Amino acid sequence: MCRLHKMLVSLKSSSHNTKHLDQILTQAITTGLIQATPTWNCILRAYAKSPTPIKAILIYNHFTNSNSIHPDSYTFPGLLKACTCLHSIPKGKEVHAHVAKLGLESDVYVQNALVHFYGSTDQIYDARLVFDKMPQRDVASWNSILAAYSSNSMFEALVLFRKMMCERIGADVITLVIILSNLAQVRGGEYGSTIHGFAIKVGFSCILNLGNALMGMYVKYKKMNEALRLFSEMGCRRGVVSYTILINGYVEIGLIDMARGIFDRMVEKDIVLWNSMIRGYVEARRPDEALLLLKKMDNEKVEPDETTVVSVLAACGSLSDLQYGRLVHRSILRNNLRRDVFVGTALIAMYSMSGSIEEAMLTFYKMVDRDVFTWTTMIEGLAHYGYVNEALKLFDQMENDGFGPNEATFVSVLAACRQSGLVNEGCLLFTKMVRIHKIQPKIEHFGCLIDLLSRAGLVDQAEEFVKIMPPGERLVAYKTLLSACMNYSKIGLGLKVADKLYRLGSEDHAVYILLSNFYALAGEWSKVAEMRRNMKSFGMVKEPGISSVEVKT
DNA sequence: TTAGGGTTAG
Repeated sequence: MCRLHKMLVSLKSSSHNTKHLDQILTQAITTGLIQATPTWNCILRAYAKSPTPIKAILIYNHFTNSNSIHPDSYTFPGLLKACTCLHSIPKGKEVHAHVAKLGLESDVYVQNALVHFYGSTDQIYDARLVFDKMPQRDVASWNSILAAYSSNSMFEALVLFRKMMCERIGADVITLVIILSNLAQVRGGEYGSTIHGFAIKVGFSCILNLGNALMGMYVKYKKMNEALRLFSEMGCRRGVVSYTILINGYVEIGLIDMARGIFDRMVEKDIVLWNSMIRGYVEARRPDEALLLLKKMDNEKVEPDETTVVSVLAACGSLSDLQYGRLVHRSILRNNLRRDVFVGTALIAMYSMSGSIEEAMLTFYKMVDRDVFTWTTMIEGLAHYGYVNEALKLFDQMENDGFGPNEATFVSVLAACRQSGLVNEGCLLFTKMVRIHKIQPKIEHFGCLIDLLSRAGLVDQAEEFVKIMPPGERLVAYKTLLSACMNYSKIGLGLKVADKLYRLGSEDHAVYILLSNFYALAGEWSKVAEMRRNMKSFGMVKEPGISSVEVKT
């Protein structure tokens, strides 16, 4: 009994792996101590924070169904945390009903947890409803509702923050971290300086977490000088998180070697720092250096995690290195890494990019959890290999399985239609995207559709789509349309399009060559001469085309 | 007991 008590006490201070928690649970059941609600709460809370929060819910279900334990106000914060981690909206609502049944509406901890649950599952309206009905609120209540708004609507969050100041609630470090972490949604950056000033005034600026949040804010605004100044001011207080933020900032602005310099100076590197640097090389299109860094990581006996392998697989894909990719796949299985949605999707992308659509499909069908990214990656892979009908079938299956396609999914299927000249299917998909899925078409969607219609000779229909495009993005569309007018000898429309294209004032030599060729076809020789003069006056020289083939021996 | 914080896929 005493040993179990010690174990329960230790649960409060640190997070535990599932195996350790399972042992504690078994012991609590065999000793009968589980019947005591505080013991039960303690175990439930530990599971909620563990890698398997589902067990917290299973324990709750089991004991409440058997009516052997009576939950109290200490039960629900942990339970709601598990619902939040699992993004389980129905379970969270069921728990809310249980809270109401027990009459815990005035418990500030339980109500805060409900606000947090609704806010973290994108149910802002419900979060606000709970918040507004609370008889008492503390700073955590305000922070929870602030966090709910800040990830969606920073403007609303700033209104609330102002209200918090007016009502003299008193912001704490967490309040400022919440505001800072999403502030970059607001253009300008004036608020950032104000909050920085406020943090100095109230004496929070020496707190490491706040320093990091301020650095993160400056990095997001691409104010690297400010971030660097803060980093220097933090002196010995700065930690590995501060280094990671700085590295990410340099990666973001394309100074990868600068990032590497900082990375090499850091003595105590953790896995996130390694991952940031490896990702940086992938982003900088230097995948071979990402793989070299993985080797260095291995030499230094640092175990890669799921995030590492996702980046490494992206590097393999961009190098079309199927052998290395397969090696990474085997190491994922061997090292028992979680085969989650990220890892599975990265494997599909790697196999598709490296020439093995079969292994990509095998991975796709073996996956237990898939999301919109997984489906999109597989659809894109199939379309890329010319399996257009299979790609479109998979798109239907995706919708039937209840996954809402996004912008990228529509780019993939529209590109597939373009590739096979499927005019009706392409038009239907475009309409579906706008009318049913309420997705605002972007230049990529218009590009696919206009190309599809143009290649089929339906230039008048294509022109209708160009008309609804934003004026600043029409250059490529006019080029496509004019080429089609040439191919199908649609001189009348071609003259109109050529005039619009010319008025855009592009300095791209391809535009003037196209215009010159079209006017020659139309017999407008004075215009041909004008285009040639333009090309000369801009000093345009056609760059020789280069193509290469990689031969594997 | 509650809130926030550096890395990951199209």
